[in-house]
Amino acid sequence: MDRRNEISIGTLAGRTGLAVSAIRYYETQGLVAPERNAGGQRRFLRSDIRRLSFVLIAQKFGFTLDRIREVLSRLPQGRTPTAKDWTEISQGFRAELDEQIEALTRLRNKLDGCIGCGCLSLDRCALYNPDDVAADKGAGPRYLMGDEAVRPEG
Amino acid sequence: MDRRNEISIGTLAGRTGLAVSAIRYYETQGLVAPERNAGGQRRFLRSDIRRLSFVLIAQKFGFTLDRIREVLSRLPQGRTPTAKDWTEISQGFRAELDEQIEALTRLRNKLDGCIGCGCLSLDRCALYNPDDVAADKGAGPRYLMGDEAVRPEG
DNA sequence: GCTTGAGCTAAAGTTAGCTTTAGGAATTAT
DNA sequence: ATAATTCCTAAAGCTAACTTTAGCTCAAGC
Repeated sequence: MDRRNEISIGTLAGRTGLAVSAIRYYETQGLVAPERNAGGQRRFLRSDIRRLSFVLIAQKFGFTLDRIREVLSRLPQGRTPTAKDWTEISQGFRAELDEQIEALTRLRNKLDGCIGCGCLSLDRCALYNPDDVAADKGAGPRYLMGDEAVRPEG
Repeated sequence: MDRRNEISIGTLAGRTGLAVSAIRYYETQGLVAPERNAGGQRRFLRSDIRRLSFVLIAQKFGFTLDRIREVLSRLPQGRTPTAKDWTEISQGFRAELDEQIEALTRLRNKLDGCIGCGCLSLDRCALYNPDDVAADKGAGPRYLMGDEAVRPEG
């Protein structure tokens, strides 16, 4: 039975739709910081429901857990976040989103040029000047095509 | 020394900017299918430069290697792809891209509603009716928030 | 008071997309 | 002919974001 302002990991899982294992993982990543009861079990605050919901949404938009942790760190420490706190955080969040959409759109427009000329000469139009949409996930250098690649090669 | 229409993996790597190991990996994923010379070394076609460039670009746009393999499978078998082949494939590609951008934009617009009301009541506005931007990468169910999560909990 | 369900930890497994390592073999350069 | 590159395979390692498993402990219900 969850008391006043404390809920168990199972209840939190039920409310957010997350798996219990995922919540534990989020704790290791610093996304939530539950206390423990006498028996060593985690006790979350009801406001953590909203906190984790925010995490889920941010993920839908493609943010990594690392970035989300940074964003959440802007929430006031020591007190339960208010609606206004969440509004402010969501706005900064939206700004980044806008950038992402714009970068993707710019890149798409460049691709149009390539499709138009039919040569797929991407060293000149699309990606030679990287217009980084999403930061590279894999490691290693990523540049595109040398001269010869440009010429149609029947 | 690369002959007429055959190039070594190192040359291909130099032309695409890919690591040799990445190209070998792409082969295991069915993205290129080089032949072998007498000594067992891979011999690629010059047209593979363009093929792999396409792969790199598609990745920039967020496509998985699996999807890219599907798209490439539409290229004619048995002959070297022409500029026209690449144009056609790029157009279908662009269509998917447009969808992605739109989905992301719709989702952003929904977020605006949440920011506006300040309550972050996402079960009603943003994500309760999933507007799937990018297919989930992790496994497991992902639905958002129950009733109580909606009410401000100062 | 005992059974059952929920929780706990630590470690290993999973997928994607590669890289790194280890130990050879083929090419190329001198 | 020999040294220096380049290439080969197979297997293990890496990051992100989790899940699964194993073995135990806590808490709740009857």
